[in-house]
Amino acid sequence: MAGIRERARAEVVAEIVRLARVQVAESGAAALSLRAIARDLGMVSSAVYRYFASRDELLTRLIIDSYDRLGVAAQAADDAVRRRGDFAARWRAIAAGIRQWAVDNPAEYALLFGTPVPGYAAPLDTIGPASRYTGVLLALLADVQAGGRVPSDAAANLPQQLLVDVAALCGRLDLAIDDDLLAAGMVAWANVMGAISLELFGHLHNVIDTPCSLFEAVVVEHTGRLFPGTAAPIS
Amino acid sequence: MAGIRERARAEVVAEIVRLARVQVAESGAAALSLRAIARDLGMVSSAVYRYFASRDELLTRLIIDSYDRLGVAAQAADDAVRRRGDFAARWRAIAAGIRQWAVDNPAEYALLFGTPVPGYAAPLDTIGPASRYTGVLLALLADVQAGGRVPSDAAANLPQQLLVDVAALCGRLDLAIDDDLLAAGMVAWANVMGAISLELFGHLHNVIDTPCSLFEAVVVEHTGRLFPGTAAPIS
DNA sequence: TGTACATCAGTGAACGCGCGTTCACTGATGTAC
DNA sequence: TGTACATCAGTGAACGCGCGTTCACTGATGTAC
Repeated sequence: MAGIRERARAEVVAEIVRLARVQVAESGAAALSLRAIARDLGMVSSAVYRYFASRDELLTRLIIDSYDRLGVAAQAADDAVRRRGDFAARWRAIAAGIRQWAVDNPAEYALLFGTPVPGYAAPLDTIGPASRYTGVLLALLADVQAGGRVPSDAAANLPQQLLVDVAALCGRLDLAIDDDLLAAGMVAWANVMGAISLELFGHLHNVIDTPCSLFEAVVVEHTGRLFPGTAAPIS
Repeated sequence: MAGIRERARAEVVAEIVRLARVQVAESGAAALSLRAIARDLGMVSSAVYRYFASRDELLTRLIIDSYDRLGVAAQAADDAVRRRGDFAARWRAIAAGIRQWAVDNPAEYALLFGTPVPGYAAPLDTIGPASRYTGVLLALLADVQAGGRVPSDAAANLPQQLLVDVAALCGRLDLAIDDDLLAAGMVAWANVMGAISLELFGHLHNVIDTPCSLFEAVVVEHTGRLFPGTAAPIS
């Protein structure tokens, strides 16, 4: 029965994280306050230190959790596509899944992809979780590769240096993906994240009435490049 | 001689803004503090209120200034291209100019394009300056249009809704630019800003060794689309 | 099964800090006659 | 040209706030014999 105290502890930790996430959602990560959490929790402020050694440690936990949730959302979006061989559909689904998560959790998105929180340096623990959602995209590219893709002219116009960098990355992560495909995927990924950031950070206000249409344009644009032959316009 | 007091005043205002910008560069916008500025200025904290009614007013001023400086940088990059008819070159120059400004002034870039500062709502005064740098891009598109462009298939794959939104924007701003060209330009703009944000906010660390190569890939990608026939790969 | 001890969650007070903003004030600088 | 008055920059003290973090403590909960 060693578990009873442990379980209580886990519950409190979970509650702290939950309240912290609410606070981030309402006031932004910079305003995250251990004292406020203690108040919400009905505890005295120092009690929180039984569970987190510092504000930064809690912040790290939030970041890791958010990366995880984003990763789960991306994975779920991919998994929901029945025809696994329809790479274009999977690409669209993953991209849309990432955007939907961002729209549903704007403050968490900002925590991950917005201005770094002043005075906070992300520890190494965040690297693993951070690569979870990109892993979903890499898995897709690996499937494309394994499906015996026809080398296209995708890389024709890419800067030499990018191909060099991509080759290095390929080696580091031990990926079985052609350089040109990975490079094209990288550009696609960057563009997708960029469109989401513009939308969420308010830079499409008074510019585009339905921000998701810009997002779709970006996604479609890359569908043809990444999966030649399978591209089809979205309604 | 009504000017002597006014000039002194203008100088102090300029000094406050300068110190504020330094502070933003060093600690981020969220940490902007009137008291700290007063200290740097060798004044008592309340004295700053002779010049700015509140912290938010100073923040607004900083944002407006930064947008202005970005606009100037973009304009200068465009102006530096001798052959005005080489639209592709101008596009590359403007994009590179925006990125260079961002790289040189990361905190200011974050101020404009990062997470909105918590508790701060951008007043209407920022809308005008905000459109300055985009105006440079719009002017380029207008030149393309005036140059008698050949309607291309640029819009072939664009979502219907985006063309609708773009048409609305065209009407609002009274632009003489074809919908499909403007839409393609918008996507290009979004992608460029996205690539810059990813780079500056650290999401290319451990991914791409030379972030500017990804940026170049994005720029080149759109060169062909926006200016068919003139596209040429960058070294 | 019962007792002695160790663990640990939560308390309450305190330290030291910085912040935005207000307000009555002192002098110096300008302006009007 | 000289004087009376208005303007306004900067002072100093204060208000009220919230924050992260430490520390000695009290009890309740678990563990070992």
